[in-house]
Amino acid sequence: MKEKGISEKSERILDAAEELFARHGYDGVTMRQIAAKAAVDVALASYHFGKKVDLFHAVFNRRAELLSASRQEVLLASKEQAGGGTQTLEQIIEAFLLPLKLAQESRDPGWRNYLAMVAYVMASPVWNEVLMPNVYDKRVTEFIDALKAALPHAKEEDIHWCYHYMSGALALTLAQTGRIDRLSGGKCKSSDFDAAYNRMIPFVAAGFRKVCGVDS
Amino acid sequence: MKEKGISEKSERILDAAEELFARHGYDGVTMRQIAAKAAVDVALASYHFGKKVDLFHAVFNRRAELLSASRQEVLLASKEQAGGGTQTLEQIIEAFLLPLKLAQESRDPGWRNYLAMVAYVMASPVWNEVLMPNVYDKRVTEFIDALKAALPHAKEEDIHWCYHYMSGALALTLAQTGRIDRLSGGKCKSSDFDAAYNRMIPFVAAGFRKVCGVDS
DNA sequence: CAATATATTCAACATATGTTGAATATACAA
DNA sequence: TTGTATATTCAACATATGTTGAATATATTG
Repeated sequence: MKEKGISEKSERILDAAEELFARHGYDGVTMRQIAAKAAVDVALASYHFGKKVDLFHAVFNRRAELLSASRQEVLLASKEQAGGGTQTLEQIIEAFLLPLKLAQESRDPGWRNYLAMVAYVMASPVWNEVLMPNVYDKRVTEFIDALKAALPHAKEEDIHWCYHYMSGALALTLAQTGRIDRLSGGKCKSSDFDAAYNRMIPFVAAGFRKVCGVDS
Repeated sequence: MKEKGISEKSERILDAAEELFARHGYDGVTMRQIAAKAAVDVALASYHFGKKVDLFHAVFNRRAELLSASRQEVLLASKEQAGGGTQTLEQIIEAFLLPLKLAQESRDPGWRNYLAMVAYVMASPVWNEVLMPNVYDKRVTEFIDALKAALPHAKEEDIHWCYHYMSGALALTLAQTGRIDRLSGGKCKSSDFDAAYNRMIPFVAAGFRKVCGVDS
């Protein structure tokens, strides 16, 4: 179904769906729960977004372009800052992660929900291949190309596996499961994004260097 | 409801549920789908395992003790091998991961499904706190204690965050989403566990050293 | 064998679900 | 204001879902 024009209620529906999908996944949420959270009739969601699966896509895509644009921007700025020379691994990784951190720290809590939903999609064998290729995989390809430039002697498989590890660490961070709070006895908090990202960059960079060679 | 005695069909139900839960999550699977895959009447699943949520627990717990025992065994053997001295980071991490690798490489494909289901639970804000504490968190605590011994000057938060990254990398590996196959253009395969684990150990060890200090 | 417990199927229930068409309200253009 | 498109609600539908009780088969035991 074609998407109708926006309105205040249609955005409330997206927000509510975003929050619920992020926590319970696609099948764990009903149209009525979404409507209830948005304080809106059930039929309105169908009117605006069509089928449930289309609503899921709409929620996922709403912020995708915005985020992707921000990432490309930061990645380019990072390249320019390096002048003609190659960037360090840390610079590349930071450029990849920074927009996510900024989004998560945004005043709009919708961004946190959205990124938790992205984490759900990343970890799902079903949704992964449906939703990731459209917009996010392009940015990942650029990121991997930058890594190849910084690690010229690395084997491609090594780079891909290391990206896979980073992707997993990132997904679990975005998911905000609260497990680290429990395991650490409260010393660490899932919501402490500064802590998460400040350590993730050196952690991942060191891993890349070890596995892919120390060429940078 | 109390769990009834085992039978061939009751195990077929667990196997079918395992496979479906791993791929579609708890809410993405119906009792009828499970029964159909097990070639069994719907009512039989309820007869053996009670409510749907109890079946989910039964599937999760069936292999949990077995796996946990194997992990403790390997961890102890690794400690003994080190004599009185402290183990290297690589040894500790390998001991933590080896049983998972062996399970995934098992001839029984149920183990792969089970571990994908564990990955689903790990990444879920809802199931995570319900199912992980019972058996897995204890082993994680032991693992973290071994890390503390190997990194005596490390801050506890650093260790917990690094474990969190490793946990994410592991979860995405267990999930077998097929994303790395796509991104690498077929150069890497989600099903190639040797490749995944052989690189994960040095990757994670290097990350730990970088973030937690080089004391080992 | 008979008797009894266990396992399995059959049929049905109450409820929940996604979706739709008609009815009503609201915004907007003439 | 009137007329028209858009937005929103109401009511209902067909279907899917988890669960249960009765009926039947299979195994176990005396």
